[in-house]
Amino acid sequence: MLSAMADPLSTTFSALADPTRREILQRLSSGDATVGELAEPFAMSLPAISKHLTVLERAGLITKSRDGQRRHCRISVAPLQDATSWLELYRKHWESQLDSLGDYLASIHRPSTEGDHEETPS
Amino acid sequence: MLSAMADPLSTTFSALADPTRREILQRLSSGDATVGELAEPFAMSLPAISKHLTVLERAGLITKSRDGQRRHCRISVAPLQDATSWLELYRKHWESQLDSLGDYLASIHRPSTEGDHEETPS
DNA sequence: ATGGCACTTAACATAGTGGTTAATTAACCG
DNA sequence: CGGTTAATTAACCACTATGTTAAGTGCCAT
Repeated sequence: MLSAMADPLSTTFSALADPTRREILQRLSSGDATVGELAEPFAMSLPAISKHLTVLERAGLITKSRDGQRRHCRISVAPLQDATSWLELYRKHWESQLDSLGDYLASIHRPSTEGDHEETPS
Repeated sequence: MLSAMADPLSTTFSALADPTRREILQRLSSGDATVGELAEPFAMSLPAISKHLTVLERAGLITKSRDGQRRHCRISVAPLQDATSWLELYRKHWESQLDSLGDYLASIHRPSTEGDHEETPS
């Protein structure tokens, strides 16, 4: 379970690549919760959730603190920030790809006139 | 290799969770390339790269087109956009967490004036 | 102290990942 | 045709991931 991934960005993306873990993060984004509370909505055993939380914790996406018998989980967003930074590198890119799509759609609607950039708003 | 993941966001994050694949995407962000060209910088067999490209293609992150013997690969950013959208949900969150950090750092510099907590910072 | 509650850890089954080498397909070239 | 180049597919390997059930840990209550 505990791989020696070493690469923080890979660890983050890998942790996010599971829908259960993403749901847990979304739940935590509206407030801290115990392990049991987090497990409740899922049709899955408690140990399974516990493992997911371990993955999230090792990825630095949550922190756990003990409170009597309970463990309180809190979201921790620094790795999400790094992941977003990496993805942001492509923002310019996809904006231009969407522009190209816009140009293409425009060329269908009013073709072959010349160097025209009429943005047909859908 | 070809799992039945079905969830597009999971597929995207999973594809991004490998440093080789992220490097390939970065390479493609500066222009299309053939499989051979993409493989060249890596100390890895061609089939391994081919598999990585299959993963990227199934995630919708690249498209391949045939040109004679060569396959040209092109980046395709729509899934990156979706991944970014998901992460953006936490932007407000991490901004407030960073604010909390700022407050905490401030409290170190000017301590014990009133409701002071005994936080020993590691 | 004993019993229940909230979790975690252990042991296990099954399947997926990421790499290898060898064989195969397909296009080009003499 | 036969040979070379470009890339994929096949067969295989070691390791990782995700789930299970059962047992263990530690806190709290009666």
